[in-house]
Amino acid sequence: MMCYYTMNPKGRKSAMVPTTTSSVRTRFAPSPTGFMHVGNLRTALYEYLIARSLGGTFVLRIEDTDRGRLVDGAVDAVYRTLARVGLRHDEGPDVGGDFGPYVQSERLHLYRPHAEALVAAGHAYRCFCTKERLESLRAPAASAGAAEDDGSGAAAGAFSAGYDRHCRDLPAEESARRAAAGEPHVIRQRMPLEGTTVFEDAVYGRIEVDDAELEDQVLLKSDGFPTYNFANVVDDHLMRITHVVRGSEYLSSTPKYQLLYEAFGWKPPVYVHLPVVNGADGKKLSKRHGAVSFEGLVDEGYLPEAIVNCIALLGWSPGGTQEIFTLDGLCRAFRIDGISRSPAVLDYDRLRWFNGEYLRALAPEAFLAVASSWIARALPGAGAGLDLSRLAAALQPRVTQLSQIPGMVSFLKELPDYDLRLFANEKMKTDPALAAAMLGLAEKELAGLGEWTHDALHAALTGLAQREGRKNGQVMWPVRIAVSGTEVTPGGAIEILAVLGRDESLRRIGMARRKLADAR
RNA sequence: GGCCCAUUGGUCAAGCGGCCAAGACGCCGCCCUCUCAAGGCGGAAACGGGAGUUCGAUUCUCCCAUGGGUCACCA
Repeated sequence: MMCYYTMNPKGRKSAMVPTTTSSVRTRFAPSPTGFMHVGNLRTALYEYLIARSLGGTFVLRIEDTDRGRLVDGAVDAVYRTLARVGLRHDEGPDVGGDFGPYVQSERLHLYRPHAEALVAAGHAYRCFCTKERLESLRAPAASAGAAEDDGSGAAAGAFSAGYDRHCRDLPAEESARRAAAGEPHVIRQRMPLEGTTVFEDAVYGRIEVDDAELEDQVLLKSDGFPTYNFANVVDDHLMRITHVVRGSEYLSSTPKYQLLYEAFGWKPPVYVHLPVVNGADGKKLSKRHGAVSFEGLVDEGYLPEAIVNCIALLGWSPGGTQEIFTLDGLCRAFRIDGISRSPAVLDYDRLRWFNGEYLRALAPEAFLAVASSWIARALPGAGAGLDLSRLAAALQPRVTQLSQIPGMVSFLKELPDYDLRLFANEKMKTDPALAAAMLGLAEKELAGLGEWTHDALHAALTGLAQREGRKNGQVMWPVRIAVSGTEVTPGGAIEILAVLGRDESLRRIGMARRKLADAR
């Protein structure tokens, strides 16, 4: 298999990106601790796109090593979301594959031997420190910053340097003896005390850190479960992952990964760190910015396709001016060097625009299918006798978020108690007096109408305007107000008459006439 | 606080030493029009600051400022 390297052009100090076309493997490795955040979804999307754009394989792995944070149903949400947006994984817990199992809790037997191998090689050691002792190490800093909540700037107080490497130099025999005696312990990585560790990121370029900065991190917890950092390295290697794609919050722990790969003598993967997605205030995207889970967004009336399109362009650019991309289109256009390094903000206005584009691109039947449940919310009882497809047609070009629908159609169910001043409109050149006159004529005209169809209604009303020497608007406006009681409606007078049907339309026009007459 | 990263219009962003600094969302105006949308046309709106390097910096280097990330037996 051929493997060549490209110098990426963004001035990123020679990020080496292997571009083999046959062996690329990426994985999405969520931990089932809740709903699927759009940030995670975007990570999954990029992992998928990198694999697909390079002819590679996309793997799903569940990282459930924190048994304290497991949330029921979280794994299902992952499956549902991936399926709903079309990110099909080639290997995973549900579809199998040659490198399983794909759930970390089923791989427990793998981690201890790897950790012990590191101990034997001197790259790791057993630590028998109690939780209490570790906490006491942190105590001074903790008390200083304890009162601080999330916002309002940096917590006062210094941060401790972390673990003091108390057990780092325990004699090997003592360590082995205490472990054999069943004394609880963790296994820690033995970091170099001096020197620098360097790694290459495909997005951020070359990054260098002092080894002295690195803590002797825990690899294997006392409960026998691996930590995320350790399991990740072991599994990524065993699963032949070539591109480790994840949020940039992992950038600062990547040197530890690098050292782990080196300790094992394994070839490090290509690191692809992604800029984070923030809310409008530049802070981490959270509920107070609006829905942030994929399913929450769907519940608010956004189409999965629109969500994917929108977030694909958050932190990545195809370079050209195209905005609308299908998943396949993204696979074709995606390039790692189009990923940017600065954080992006999810703009709901923009999401809404994408959504409108997708909504309008839908076939009329497809739009009716997605809109009907929203219509039903405002018009229970299937909108009794209303022409739903006609209504949907009026809605389609006007809706950018499905949740807008109930508010737009509620007047159909019940005529609002409107103000007669609505009949006055300067631009339409109408006022209550003219409206009363036109409504009288329109009522007669419509009552005698043979067929209650869009075309017939249109012919009748425009004919009326012509005969009376009026502008169309001088007839249409009063009629529309009369049958809707609403200043702004989806569709004009004709559409609403058609949707409402003859009886209800005439009833409403009659009511308007009486209202107008009473007011005189 | 240490370390790491970032900084082009309000937002997403192109830009790879020489441009009157693309495009999109949003906003404003006009057209179309039976309201509102959709559509068409047009407009306002940006290189955080300071030193260098260079004939020439949005682009390269350094410093500062600001923002973010990270310092767990969480991922």
